[in-house]
Amino acid sequence: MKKVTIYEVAKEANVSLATVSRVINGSNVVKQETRTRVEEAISKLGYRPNAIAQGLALSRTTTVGLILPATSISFSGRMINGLCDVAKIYDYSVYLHTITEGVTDIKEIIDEVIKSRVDGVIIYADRDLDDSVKLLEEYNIPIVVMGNKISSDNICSVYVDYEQAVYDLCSRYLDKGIEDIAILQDRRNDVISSHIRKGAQDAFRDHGKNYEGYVEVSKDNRSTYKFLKSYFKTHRHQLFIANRDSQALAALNAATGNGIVIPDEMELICMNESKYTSSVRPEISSFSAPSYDLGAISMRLMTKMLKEEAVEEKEKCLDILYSPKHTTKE
Amino acid sequence: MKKVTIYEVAKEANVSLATVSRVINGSNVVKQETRTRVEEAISKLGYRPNAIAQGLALSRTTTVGLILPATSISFSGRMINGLCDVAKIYDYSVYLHTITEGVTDIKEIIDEVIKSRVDGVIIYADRDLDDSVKLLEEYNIPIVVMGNKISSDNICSVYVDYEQAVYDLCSRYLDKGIEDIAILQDRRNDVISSHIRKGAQDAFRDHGKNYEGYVEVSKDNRSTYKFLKSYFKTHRHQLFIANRDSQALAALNAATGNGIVIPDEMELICMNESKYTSSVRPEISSFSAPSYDLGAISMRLMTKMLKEEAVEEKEKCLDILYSPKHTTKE
DNA sequence: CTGAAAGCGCTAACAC
DNA sequence: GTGTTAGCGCTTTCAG
Repeated sequence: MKKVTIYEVAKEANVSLATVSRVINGSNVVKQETRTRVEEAISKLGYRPNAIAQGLALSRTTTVGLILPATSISFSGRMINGLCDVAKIYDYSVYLHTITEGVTDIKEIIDEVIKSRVDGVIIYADRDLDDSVKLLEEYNIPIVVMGNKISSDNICSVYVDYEQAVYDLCSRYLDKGIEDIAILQDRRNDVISSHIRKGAQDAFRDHGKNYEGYVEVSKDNRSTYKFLKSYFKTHRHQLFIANRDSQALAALNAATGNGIVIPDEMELICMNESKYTSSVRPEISSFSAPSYDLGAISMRLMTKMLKEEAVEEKEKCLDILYSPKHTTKE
Repeated sequence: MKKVTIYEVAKEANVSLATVSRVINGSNVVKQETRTRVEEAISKLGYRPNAIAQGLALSRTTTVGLILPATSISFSGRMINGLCDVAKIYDYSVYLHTITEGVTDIKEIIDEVIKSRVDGVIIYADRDLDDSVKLLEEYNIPIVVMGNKISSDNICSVYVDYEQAVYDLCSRYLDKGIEDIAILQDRRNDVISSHIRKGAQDAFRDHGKNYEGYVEVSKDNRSTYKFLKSYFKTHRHQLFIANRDSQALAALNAATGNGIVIPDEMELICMNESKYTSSVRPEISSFSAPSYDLGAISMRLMTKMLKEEAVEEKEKCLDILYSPKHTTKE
């Protein structure tokens, strides 16, 4: 099928191209009769407006750039779903850019994003992105940051308050007299990891104590499981908190493998529920964050910024829910 | 930062826009001295070519559309990584379109894809896509299908030969006299599911037998686990084959919950290894498909088609590897 | 080696 | 209501 242009449609319908343009853009000044004629010509010729030409003429592409760390894709599927579904509703397309550590430079990505003339950028912050965001901001383009709390003139953010969740959790345990609480670092997600740590620190501080239970995973450990397998040989805790499902699974296996009875001798909590946290035995007590909503709301926020509608809340916090399962007592 | 155009660069460098164009496109007819002057102007002004205008002028967007079933994203993360990494290397951008059952119509997606004037389309086939592909084909645009074997003038495909893998697997078991082999249907992936079934059927046929072990999951079952939990109350098998990791986990739990000892009373094999298949105890014997390569090779193939290079193999089959773990004997 | 000018397909004043 | 026309920012002949 040859690409048909607006001119050919105009000729076929015996009108000028302006009229065709009016029809495809839903202008209501066109006489019903001509409209019908044009619509017939369009479907007869199989005409599809060229979004590139439209983009050039309008200096608007109805396109947003989505920037994701490659490592995050495996656990952000639902988020992408939410984002795309909402994009679809508002007739936006999404450009996908992944950042692979070592392969892709964030600067290059931003370059691409600018060249592609997207109307806005949504970026998943698994680490400190202040510099990148600042770079983007210079181009005066709406930005939504997912996963961290940050805002300014052109920036909104949507995040999950892990810090508060952990604060509350630790407070509850401290109230019960349980003080040996370990938190496993998540190298894959600096931001969340440090929020979680902060929550614990604050809870301990408010109980007149100092928090010292942060477990750093040394960089040369290829697998968390291996690390924990030997860690649990020499360490015991009353409560062990992991961020991702796979880390919690690793903790469960490593602890059990070292003869630690869960939950009797050690309780285990995962900050991010997944189908896998409840596919193992014992099922892992977890917090569940609304991933789909994270994407959906981010995109919705973006559409608002693009339409210059008022955004009542520039830093949108999503609820996180705790579902005790079988790796905690009570 | 105001968007700077090629004109402003031209003025700054005291040349015509044609020369600027030549510089940014790496034409080698430009005198070194002028080139330097232009390059300085570019970096001084922070000029970034407008890909939209380029696209219009060239009728080429260096952009490909990626069409994915929403349900597949959670397990196709690595594939997306591979695809994006290769796209980056060849300077292509990728448009992401997800198909959400009930929400998005594939026809609409194709419409969008056509409007966006991508140079090519990569589509993940988790079900029969013949109609959609035919629709796309009419637009005379290169297509790469991932996950199914199909080709024609403008179509290449990259797939994993689950059929052969299961054929070999079943043959081995049949040779040992093990005939009660169940295969669990995967509603999420019709294509793979039917390939797997086909492989078993052929193996049985070649052993002079009829295959009847395909377990259909009725549509009203919200969770595979629930279904299997009651299934195993009345059914026993010597070997149980599941496609996705979560199905295998469900089978493991459901069987164990019903007192079936794995692997002694029933062996279990998963067709798609993941970190989760080896995060449970016992670790699940699995096949592993090269997901990253699936994406990478698909994109590589696309670049070849776009450059009209010869494609030696229009239907590229990827190897699948079997790693016995602890849910099988021997 | 460089510049002038036509066009890529469409939108949006501005006429009529 | 509809047509005419000037761009949107860039590439690419074609002259010089």
